[in-house]
Amino acid sequence: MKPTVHSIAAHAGVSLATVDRVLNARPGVRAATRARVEAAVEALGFVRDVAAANLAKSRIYPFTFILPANDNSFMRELRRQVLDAASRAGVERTRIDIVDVPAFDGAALVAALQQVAETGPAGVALVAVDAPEVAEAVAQLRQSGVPVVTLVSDLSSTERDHFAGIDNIAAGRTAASLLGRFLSGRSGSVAILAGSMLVRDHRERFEGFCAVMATEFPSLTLLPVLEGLDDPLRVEVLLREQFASHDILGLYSLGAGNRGLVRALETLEVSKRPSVIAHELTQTTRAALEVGLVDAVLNQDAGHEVRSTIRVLKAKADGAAVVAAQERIRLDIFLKDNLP
Amino acid sequence: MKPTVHSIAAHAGVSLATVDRVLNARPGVRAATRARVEAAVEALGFVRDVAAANLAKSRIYPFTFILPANDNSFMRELRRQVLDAASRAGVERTRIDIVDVPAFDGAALVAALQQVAETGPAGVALVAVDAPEVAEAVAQLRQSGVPVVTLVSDLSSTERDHFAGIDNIAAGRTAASLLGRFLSGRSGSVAILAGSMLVRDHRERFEGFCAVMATEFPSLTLLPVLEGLDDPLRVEVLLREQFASHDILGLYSLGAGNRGLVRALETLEVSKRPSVIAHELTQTTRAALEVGLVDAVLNQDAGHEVRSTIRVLKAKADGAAVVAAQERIRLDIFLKDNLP
DNA sequence: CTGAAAGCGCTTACAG
DNA sequence: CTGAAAGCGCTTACAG
Repeated sequence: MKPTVHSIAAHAGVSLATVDRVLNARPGVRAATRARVEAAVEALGFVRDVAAANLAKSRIYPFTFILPANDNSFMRELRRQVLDAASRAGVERTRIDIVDVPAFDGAALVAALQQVAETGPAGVALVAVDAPEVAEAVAQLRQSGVPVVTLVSDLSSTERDHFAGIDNIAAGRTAASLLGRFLSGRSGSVAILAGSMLVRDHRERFEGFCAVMATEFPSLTLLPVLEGLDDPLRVEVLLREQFASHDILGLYSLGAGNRGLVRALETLEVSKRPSVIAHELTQTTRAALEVGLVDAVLNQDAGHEVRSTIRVLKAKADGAAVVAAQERIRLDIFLKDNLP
Repeated sequence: MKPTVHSIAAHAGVSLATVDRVLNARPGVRAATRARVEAAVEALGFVRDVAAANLAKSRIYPFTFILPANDNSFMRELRRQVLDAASRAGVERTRIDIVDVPAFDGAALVAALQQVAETGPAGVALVAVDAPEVAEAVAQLRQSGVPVVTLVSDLSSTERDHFAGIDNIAAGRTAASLLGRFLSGRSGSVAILAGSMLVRDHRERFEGFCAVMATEFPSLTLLPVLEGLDDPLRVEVLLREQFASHDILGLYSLGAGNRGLVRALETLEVSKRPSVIAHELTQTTRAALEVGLVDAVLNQDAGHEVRSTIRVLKAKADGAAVVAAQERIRLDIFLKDNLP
C-alpha cells in the first residue's frame, strides 16, 4: 500500500491536521512535532496525491496569458491555441485568462504584468519584450510567488521559471546549413528578410544564420538585412527593389509578413527564383511550399508551446518536477514532403 | 458552480448511487429513471471529474507494453523511456509492465497478446509485426474492451485504437527530397541501405524515397537495396562491397546498424564520401553528424511516443477525448546545427 | 500548538 | 430496481 496522510499521522503520532500543516509548510507546529512528521514522511516514502489535494481544495489554477495584439498568422494561431486550452480548462482544473498588450511595447507589458499581479494568478505566461524593465516586473511577480513562463520570445536574464519556445540561434544556423547545401558550391548573393532587429528571436536567428554562412559557405555573400516589420506590403516592396538590383541565389525570411514574400517571388521568372527558407507554417507558407516557391519552412508548434506552458506553470505552482524532454520545444523543419 | 453528481441527483430526484449507475452505464436502472438522469446531465451540462472518480475507485491503470527484444540503440531507448514512464507511474495512477518478445516474430507476438489479455490490462501497446494473425489477436483484445495502441510500427488494418509513430512514407519522401537537393543537378548513383523489407516501416520509407527520387531527381540512379538486417557487421561488409564497385553520390540508411555505416564511410577518401541521410538520433548518428560523415538524421522521439501512448490509452480507457495535435508524432530532422 | 469532524466529487458494498 | 452510508486521500474551518 502506498503511504497516505493517515499512515504518516499514525507513524508520527499526530493528527491529520498537523500532518497537513507540515506537508504544506504552514506555520504553527512545534519544531519537534514537525521533525517527527518529516521523519515519518521520509521513513514511509510518502508522496502526496496532488489530485486528491486539489479535490479537497476545490483548487483551480488561474493562469494568465499576456499576448501581443500582433495581427500575424502565427500570433493568431498562438491565441487560438490558448483559447483551445481554455476550452479544456474545466477538465484540467485551470482557468485561463488572456490579456492583450500592444506588440513590441515594453512599457505596456510592464503595466500589464503589474495589473495581472493584482488578480492573484497561479501563474503567468508572456511573450516577452527583451527589456530590463520587463525583466524587473517579471522578477517582482516571481518574488510574490507567482511562476512565470516566457512564451515564443525569451528574456535575456534568467528571471523567469521557464521558456517555452525554440532555440532561435539553432534555427538560424539550421536555415543557413540547409540553404548552403541547397546551393552547394555555387557563388552569389543571399538576401535576408527580418521583421525587426529589436526582437530577440529575430536577432538570434540572424546571428545563427550569419555564423554558419560565414564559416561554412564563404562563396555566398550576405546582402544587408531588410527589415520588413512583419508587414506584407512593406516586405513586398523591399524585396522587389532588391530583386531588381541583385541576382539572388538564396533568401532567408526569418520573420513574418510572408504574404509579401510570396508576391515578390511570383514576379520573378522561374529560372531566377532563389532557394527560400521561411519561418512558421501558415496557410501562406504551406501553399508556397507546395508550389515550390519556398523550399523549407522552419516552424515552432504553437499548440505544443501553449500546452507545455500550462503543464510547467502547474508543476511550478505545485512545486512538482517537470519532464524536461517533454517540454523541449522542437524546431520543426517542413519540406513539401513532410507536411502534417 | 460546476454541476456535480449531487446536482444531478437532486435535479432527477434520485440518489447518488443511481446517478452513478447511469453515468457508468451499469445495469439495474429502470429505463424511465435512466432517462430522468440523462435529462438532468444534459440540462445541467454535467461533465464528470475523472480525478475524483479515480480517487474514489482507487483506480490505477495497468498498462502493458509488448516490446521486441531487439538489441539496437533505438529499441533500447524506447525501452528506457517506458521504464522512465513506469518510474512516474505512482504519480500518474498507472502501473506499467513490459513483456518481451523476439523481434520480427508474428507468432510470438500473438502468443504474448493472448497471455497479456489474461492479466486484464487497462490497455496494451505493442510494436506491431504487420501480419494477419497479429491483426486478429489485436482485434480480439479490443473486442474484450481493451484499448490497443501500436507503437513505432503499425498494422495495415485499422484494427487498433491509435498508432504512436511517424508517417514513414513521408519520412522516405523527405529523405529523398533532402538528398536530391544536397546533390542538386549532379548525376550518379544513390545507395539504399535497409534493415529488412519485411518490416512495414522500412518498406514505407523505401517506397516514399523511391517515389520522390523517380519523379523529382531523374538524374540520380538508385542502386538495389542492401538489406543489412540492422546488423552493423553485415552493414559494413555490404557497403564496402558496394563502395568498391560503384561511385556513390548519396546514401539513404533507412534502418539501424549505423555503426557499420559509419565504419564503412570512414574507409572512403574524404573526396569520395557521399551525402548521407540516416534514421534515429543515437550516439552513433549524433557523432557522425557532428564530424560531417552524415548530413541529416531523421528521427522519431521515443519519449514522446511512449508518453503519447500512455495518454491515449488512458483516454481510451476512460472513453475520453484525445488532443489529436498533441499525439501526432513528428518527423524530427536533425542537422548538426539543431541537435538537442 | 494541536486535533476531531466535515467536506471535495465520485464510487462501492450493503440493505431493502 | 433503488438508496443511505462509508470511503478514496487530502484540506479546512473550528474548537480547545
